[in-house]
Amino acid sequence: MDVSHLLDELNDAQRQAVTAEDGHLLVLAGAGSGKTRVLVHRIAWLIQVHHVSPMGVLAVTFTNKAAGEMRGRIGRLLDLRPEGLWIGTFHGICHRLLRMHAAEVGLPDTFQILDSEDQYRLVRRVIRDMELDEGEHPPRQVQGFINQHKDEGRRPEHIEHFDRGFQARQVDIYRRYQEYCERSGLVDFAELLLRTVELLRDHPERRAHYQSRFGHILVDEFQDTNTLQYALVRLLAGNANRLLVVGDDDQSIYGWRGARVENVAHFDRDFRPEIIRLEQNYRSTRTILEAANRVIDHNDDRMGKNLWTEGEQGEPIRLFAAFNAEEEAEFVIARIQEWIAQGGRPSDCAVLYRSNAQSRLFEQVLLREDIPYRVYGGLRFFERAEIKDAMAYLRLLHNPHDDTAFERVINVPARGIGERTVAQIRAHAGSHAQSLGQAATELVAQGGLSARAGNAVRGFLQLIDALIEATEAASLAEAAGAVIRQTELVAWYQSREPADRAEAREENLAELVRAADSFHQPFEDEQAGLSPMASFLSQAALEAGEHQGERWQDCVQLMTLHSAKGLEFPLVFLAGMEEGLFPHQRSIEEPGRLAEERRLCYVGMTRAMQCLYITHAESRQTYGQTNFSRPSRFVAEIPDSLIESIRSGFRVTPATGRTDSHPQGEAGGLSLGCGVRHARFGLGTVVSLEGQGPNARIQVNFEQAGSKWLVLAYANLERVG
DNA sequence: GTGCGACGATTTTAG
DNA sequence: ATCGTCGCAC
Repeated sequence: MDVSHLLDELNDAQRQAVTAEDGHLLVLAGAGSGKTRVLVHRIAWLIQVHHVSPMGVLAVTFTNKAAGEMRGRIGRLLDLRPEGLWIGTFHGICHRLLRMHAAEVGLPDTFQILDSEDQYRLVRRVIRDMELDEGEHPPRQVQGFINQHKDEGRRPEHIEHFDRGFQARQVDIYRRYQEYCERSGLVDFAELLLRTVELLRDHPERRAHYQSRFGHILVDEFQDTNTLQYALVRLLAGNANRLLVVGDDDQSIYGWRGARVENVAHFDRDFRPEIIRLEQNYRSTRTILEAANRVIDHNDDRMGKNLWTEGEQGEPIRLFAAFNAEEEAEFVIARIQEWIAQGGRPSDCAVLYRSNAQSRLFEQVLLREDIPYRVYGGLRFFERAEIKDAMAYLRLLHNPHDDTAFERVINVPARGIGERTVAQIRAHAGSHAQSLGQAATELVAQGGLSARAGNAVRGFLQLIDALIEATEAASLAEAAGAVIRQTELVAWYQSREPADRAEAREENLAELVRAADSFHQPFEDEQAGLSPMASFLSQAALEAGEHQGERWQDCVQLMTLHSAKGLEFPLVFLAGMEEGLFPHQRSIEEPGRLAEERRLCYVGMTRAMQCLYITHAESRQTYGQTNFSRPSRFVAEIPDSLIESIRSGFRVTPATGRTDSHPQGEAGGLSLGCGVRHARFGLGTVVSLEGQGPNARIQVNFEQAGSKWLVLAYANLERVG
């Protein structure tokens, strides 16, 4: 067979990775160096040249999008849909394994997946049940505690605690939460991984089976793996099979959610792979690449890698110092308008920022200028309240003992069932080892509730019964439609929300019916004996639905730097490049976190193909307060020769952030972080600046006297250090 | 049991 | 500023 098409378009390093014969491989793939291409061609090579059965190949990614893209590209390359090939996210693959082996790890066949919000509500429920103080144990924080430990593979009994108070209680909550999940057959995201690790760890015959089945395992974005994910990879990797992991330590930006870059080094230590570096970049101009390289060069402990390109020098990086955040937004949108006027597409433009709150000003200007845009992030389809409400009803139809769903909708729409009544039902369920549904039925039958509450609860139970009956033989879409109609959810939103909000919810519910209608049960789910409804519910949790049916074909793209990873755009704006914002204030103190911010900057810069603008504002409103800040240190890390400064009106700003560029007279040359001396309070540090001219005030944290607000004009501060 | 106003926190986020 | 949760008044 002619397989030249698998190698023709590859460079030497890529080809080396695709055709490697023996042993494990570690591919260090720089930004834009064609790593997906390597993965895809490698799989095709294995199948077509080595005649590896697709059943023997496992490819793991982090996002459904990446998995989908890989599957599509392999299909096109092989010109067929490779049956039996396992491509999926860590969670998707674990879900599949658990469905097949539920009994062996003590899960019911009907186990349900908890998404983050479900988990949050459940944690809060447990804390309340334990009558603990939610101030001392904020549900969010406890949820983080549980997930962190699970991500490290720790069950409650593995956690050391050093007191009989707070720490012991945290572990207690985790234990109670887990007991609840076990009883109700609920599995959170981390649990999907942990259970699978335990399945493979504790069942040698299962381990042996999958080790021999998957002769080839490929892992994408390896620098983002956490402890549990690496453990899973190691368990699946027997002696006979071959691992190919692709990663870039310079693009590790998820340390804060448990990712361990060290896994790349551990992999090297544990598997002694051949190391291949992909350093030729096919995306950006020489200027952009050089600038990004110089910035990331300020980090220590890199595995070492230097991206190069055969591409053009390109245009200089444009730096714009805006007077305030509004002017920054005006500037960015004006450049986008120019781009469009010259025939460019809006979708080629991306505005990247550090935190979501920054999107607002850009949206305002885009809206005013009537330019289509799309903001990434925010709630995804299956995370929206109305969708979760409707889905909770579907869950109840599927399994009337689903307590999480029961609690969510027993009083949605409001039907006069309050916290007291629910508590009674909960108590009854607890003492009779029943589900909430059973307990409610019994209480109503026994007249165990007040007349009013009893009637209300009866009404709810009758609604569920009626829905079950009405949807017995119905399709998914019909069931969803029946739920939306009979629960009168739309009227409920209309009665308590502004018309536009309610309308949006109504549209989303209609979209849910369409989503249910076009849902095709995956073949594996059918094989595993899942009902279409069970598949649909799992999929909704696992793939929260990256913007179901939204038209974003030709829109300006607004997103955080984190969500930009993996994407590329001809025209990129890095906005809000200010100390305190980026690097974020909370990351500045710790060297490790600062290095991660720098990698984030590197990720942002390397998104740009042709044109990169960097903008910062001298003042902006944060939490309703005006703050002044200096340009990000990362700007100063770019060589001057690659930068062209843009003048704003009559003001000329320095080429880089090295020089303080505050409006001199007004802030008196003082900026955040400056050391100052006050005649009475002594030495201190400027922590905040507010207002202008004679009204300008300054907040100083004095070493002795503590934090003070001073009117700049009278404070008579002397700058020191 | 429901609904409004006060109060406090507020980086990044896929599955 | 803005959003979500809590407490108190109907």
